[in-house]
Amino acid sequence: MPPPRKFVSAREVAERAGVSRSAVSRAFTPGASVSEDTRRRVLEAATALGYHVNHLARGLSLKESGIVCLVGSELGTPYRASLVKAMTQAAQDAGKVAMVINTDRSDESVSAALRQALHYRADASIILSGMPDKSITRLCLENGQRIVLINRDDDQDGPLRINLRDGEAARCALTAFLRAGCRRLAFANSEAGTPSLMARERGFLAAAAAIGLPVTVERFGPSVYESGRELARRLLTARVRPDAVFCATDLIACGFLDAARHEFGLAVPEDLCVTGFDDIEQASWSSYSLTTFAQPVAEIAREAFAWLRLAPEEAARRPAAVELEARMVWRRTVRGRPPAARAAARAAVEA
Amino acid sequence: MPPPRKFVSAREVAERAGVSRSAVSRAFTPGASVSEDTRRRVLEAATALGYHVNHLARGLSLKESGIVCLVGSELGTPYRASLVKAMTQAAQDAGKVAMVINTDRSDESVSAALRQALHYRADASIILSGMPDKSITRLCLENGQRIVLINRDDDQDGPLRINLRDGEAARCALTAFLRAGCRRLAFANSEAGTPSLMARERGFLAAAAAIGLPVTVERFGPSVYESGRELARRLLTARVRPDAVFCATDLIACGFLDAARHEFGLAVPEDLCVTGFDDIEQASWSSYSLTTFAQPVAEIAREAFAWLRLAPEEAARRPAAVELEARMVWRRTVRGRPPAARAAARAAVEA
DNA sequence: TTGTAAGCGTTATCAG
DNA sequence: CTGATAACGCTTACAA
Repeated sequence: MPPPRKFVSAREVAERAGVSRSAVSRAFTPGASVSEDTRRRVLEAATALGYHVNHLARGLSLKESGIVCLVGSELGTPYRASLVKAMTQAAQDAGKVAMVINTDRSDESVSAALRQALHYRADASIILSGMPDKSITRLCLENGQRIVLINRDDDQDGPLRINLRDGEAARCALTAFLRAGCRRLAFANSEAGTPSLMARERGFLAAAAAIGLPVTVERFGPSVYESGRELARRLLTARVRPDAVFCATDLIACGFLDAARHEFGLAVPEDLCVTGFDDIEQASWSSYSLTTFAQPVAEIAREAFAWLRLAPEEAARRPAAVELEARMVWRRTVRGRPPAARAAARAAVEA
Repeated sequence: MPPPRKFVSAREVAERAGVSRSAVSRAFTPGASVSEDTRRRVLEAATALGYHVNHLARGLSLKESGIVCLVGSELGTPYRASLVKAMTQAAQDAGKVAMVINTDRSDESVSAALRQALHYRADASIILSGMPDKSITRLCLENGQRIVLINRDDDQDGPLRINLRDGEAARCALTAFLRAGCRRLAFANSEAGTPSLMARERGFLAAAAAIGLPVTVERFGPSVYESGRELARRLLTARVRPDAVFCATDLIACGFLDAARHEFGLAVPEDLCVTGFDDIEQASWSSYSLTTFAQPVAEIAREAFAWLRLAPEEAARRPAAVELEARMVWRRTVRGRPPAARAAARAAVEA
């Protein structure tokens, strides 16, 4: 059953190069002291034999496996896929390699994934969705495994928490709606109830409440396109039809937009203003031209790996949470202009 | 620099459980002979201590690491992302774990990825894009690493090759166009020149040639949405405007559709019939309702892992290539009805 | 700079 | 069923 495999090992390389095993090891270790001559001889023998350092064995001696675990659900979804791509790329750039583990919505499956990370002695785990059990998190931490939580809004410390300022984005959306003359506000959310989704909802409600405006909130299904359509059906047949809706994600917004236009014959942004969140690629497609808030995916990946690169004590000394801005991307589903464009227009008039 | 990590090892578990190290090992080995009593004692001690079998070490003794490498480029793209998702899931279902490696378009980067797979003693590598160097492929094979090539259309054997019947799909598209009354055919392709893209193009041209119809082919840029828009601009301003275009991928088709409608004011399918390829999720969104051909992603993953599950000699005995059908998905960018619907309609009339 | 030897955590073999 | 012991392939003091 176990397939017969015969990898060439350092010993064979050593023999062929006429040196000792350690010399071979050193030849492949960046800062080691080897004479240029032996290094060359070793490298020659190695390529001739097709030798590749066994990272499994190396991870055994060293205390680093070079593996970073990416765990999350709905990895086929545009936003998640872009995150996976950015993370795997960042891992490679950091000289590591990413192991990706799919989870379903259950927190149990997240714990199972973390257990897998432990099995492979991953140097770190990056969690894109769900919440691991406290106990398994502690176990990882105790074993020297670093943990990064993306948009998880957790309060335990030890892990690095990277979050977006969802509330600020919500306020921003509200301002844009107001300036567009909208007053009948709605928030279209899924029933997933993840921290960031809820933060957006709360932020929007709070901002509206601050100026005494009510918000109709509707929640339905998972965070997918179809839910957006259904949410549109519910919201747009209500007795008082909203004239501005903040969709919790772009996927929802796309579905909402399609239903609003094709099923209700509404013109956006004339009859209705809409914003999304994430800035997935499709948001920029001309059928949508969705005004939305960008997940700073590259920046998230950069922050995560910058922290991972730090020595453990150093990392422990740093604040364990970083907050990033979700920049508003103005396109064409909200009437009016972005502040910058307004400033430019004003300048033009004055000139 | 190397972070101080102290994982609990089998020895500590053994001590606590009052058994030998080998007993611990056996307790975690499915078919091993251990008394129910010791197994329970071991398991208890293990959970109490937070012990997790070290798969790095296990991979060292066994000749299997349990790692499957997924290598490909543009992993954030809808089709690729769905493939990654399906593959990582299939890996987990098969009791393995997926390591994903990003490549750019260069074949050199694919070889580098394969080298990485070698480093980690991956049991198999699944290649989603690009072509590895023959020599590195041979090296992997010699080292007992199985290789699966997805839509790569290669002729070397050793790897399992999973391909779609692109030509058949192309013929299918042509038939649909013809039945819709279209005669001015075009093929919109990217400049990527990947095997499957070219196979679709060749297939379409061949089918058209067989009945004496010319096809305008235009190629531009990478296989992305924007390229589709540009291809539309080129094709739709031509002296004789096509009335049917086969886009090499759905992404291209979406761009093409958007430009055709929003920039040229064309009605689809009335003025123009369009088909895509892949059946990405967006193809089903109502702004597109794209008639297309589905990549049988789940089936591809299933085939890949079914083959990987086979013992090496068994796998060697099997045909090393499997061809899958890209089923046509009828939506609304081609006039007319699918064969099944026509048959049903005929039956209704007769009744 | 180089080689020798010990150790990393498993599993497989072989006695008992 | 159980326990010692020898690999597995690497890194890294330690000594030369």
